[in-house]
Amino acid sequence: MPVAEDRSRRDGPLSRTAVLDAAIALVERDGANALTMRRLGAELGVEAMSLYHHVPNRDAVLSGMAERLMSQLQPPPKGAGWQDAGEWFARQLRIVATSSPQTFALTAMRPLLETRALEPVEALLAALVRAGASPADALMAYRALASYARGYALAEVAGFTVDATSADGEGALGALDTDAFPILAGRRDELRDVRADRAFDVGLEALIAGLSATLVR
Amino acid sequence: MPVAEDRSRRDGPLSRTAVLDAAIALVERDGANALTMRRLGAELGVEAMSLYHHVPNRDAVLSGMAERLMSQLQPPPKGAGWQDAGEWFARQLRIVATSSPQTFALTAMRPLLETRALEPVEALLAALVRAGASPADALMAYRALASYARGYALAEVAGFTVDATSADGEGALGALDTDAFPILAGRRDELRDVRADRAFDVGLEALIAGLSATLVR
DNA sequence: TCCTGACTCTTACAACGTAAGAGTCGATCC
DNA sequence: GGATCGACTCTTACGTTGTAAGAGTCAGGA
Repeated sequence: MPVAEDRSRRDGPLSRTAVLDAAIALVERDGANALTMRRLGAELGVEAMSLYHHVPNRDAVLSGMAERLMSQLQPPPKGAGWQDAGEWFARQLRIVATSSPQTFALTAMRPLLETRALEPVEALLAALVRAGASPADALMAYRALASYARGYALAEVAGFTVDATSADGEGALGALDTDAFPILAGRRDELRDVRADRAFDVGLEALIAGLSATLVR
Repeated sequence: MPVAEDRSRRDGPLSRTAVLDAAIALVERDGANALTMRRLGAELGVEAMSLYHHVPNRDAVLSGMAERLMSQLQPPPKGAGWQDAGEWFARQLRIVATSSPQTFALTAMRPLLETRALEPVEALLAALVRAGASPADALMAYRALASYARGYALAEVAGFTVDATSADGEGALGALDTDAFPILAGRRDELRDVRADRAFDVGLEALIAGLSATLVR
C-alpha cells in the first residue's frame, strides 16, 4: 500500500518557497492560529517533519513569510522624483499589506533584511539624495514614510482604534459611551464618512508636503 | 503540609490587573515566548489553572496587556491647540511603546477599544474640531498621527529595516552588499549619523505641518 | 454549625514543536 | 546490471502547551 496518497494540493516537488506560500495561504484562509507544522504539512500532502528539510523551524516559517510578502514590493519607476518615489513606496507597502492582511499582521513586527525588499528602499533613498538631501536626511525621510505606511496599513488590517467602517456597519463608534466621549459620540454620523483610502491619501500627502518643506530644501 | 508555600512574588490577592501586570513583566524580562499560563502562574506563586478565575483564556491575557499598556497614555493638557495635542499624543504613544518594547511588539496589532485609552483620542479630536476641522477631517488627522507614531515606535522596537544603531554598532548597514546597493552602502558612514529620536521628531513635525496646510485651513 | 461563594488545586487530554532515526527512491558511478 | 549515495519523507517519541472537569480549601453569613 502506498504511503502518501494525497499530494493533490501540490504540483511540483516541495521547496522552501512552496512551504512559505502554503503557509501564507493557510494563514489567510484559516487565521494565524491555524499555522501549525502539522497543518502546514497536511496542506502540502506531507507529514510535519518533512517540512524541516526546507525550513529550520517554525519561527523561520514566519520570517520567510514576511520576506516572501515584502519581496512583492515593486520598485518605483526609474528616475522618479523623490515625492513620487516616496508616494509609490508607501502605496506599495499598503497594497502588499492589504492583499495578505493576516500574514501582514502576523509578521509586521519583524525587521525585514531581505535583499529583495531593500531594492525599493534603495530606489527611494537614491531619489532623495538626487534631490539634494544628505544621506542622513534621506534616511529620516524614508523612515518617516515607511513608518506612516506600515502603521496605517497595520491599523487598517487590524481594525482602527476609532473605526468608522466595520462588518456590521457599527464599528467601535456604535459602542461609544456618549457621556464619557461627547465629541466622538455626538458626531457619530459625520465620523462615519471617513473612508480608509481617502484618509491614507490625506496623511500621505501631508507627510510628503511637510518633508518637502523641512528636509529637502 | 501546606500546599502553596511560595507567594513571595505577590503581596495582595490575585486579581485581573495583577495577572496582566505580571504578564507584562514576564514578557519584558524573558521575551514573548516565555508567556505561558504555567510560567505566568508560577510568577504569581499559583498554579496555571488559578489564572482562569481572573482571565477567560490566554488570548484575553494578550488583549489585557495591550489595554494595560495603552491605559498609560496621558491625555494632553486641557485646552491645548491641536498641533500641540497631536504632538503630545504621538510622543506619548512612543514613550509607552519604548517603555515596554516587548509587550508593545507583541500586542501592536490589536485594535484598542478600552475606554481609558480613548481619552487622549477624544482630547485630540476635540482640539481638532475646536480648530475648525470637520469631524471627518479630524478623524483623518488623528489616524495619520496615530499611524505614524505606532509605525515608528514599532519599527524602533522591532529594529529598523535600514538600521543605523544596533547593539554591535553594525546593524543592517554592516551587512549591506555594496554592489547591489551602491547608494546605501557607499554612504554607510553618513547614514550612521541618524538618531532615532531626531528622526522621529523630523517626521512628526513634517506630518503636523503638512496636516496644517492641507486639512485644518 | 452548616452553607455558600470565591478561589485554588489536581488530574487529565488533545495538540503542539521538534529530536532521532529508519525507509524510499532517483541519479550516478562501477 | 548492481552498489552507492544524497535528498527527501516517514514513523515514533518526548516534553510542553492551553484548558476542561471537578475536588479541595476557607472566610463570612445564616
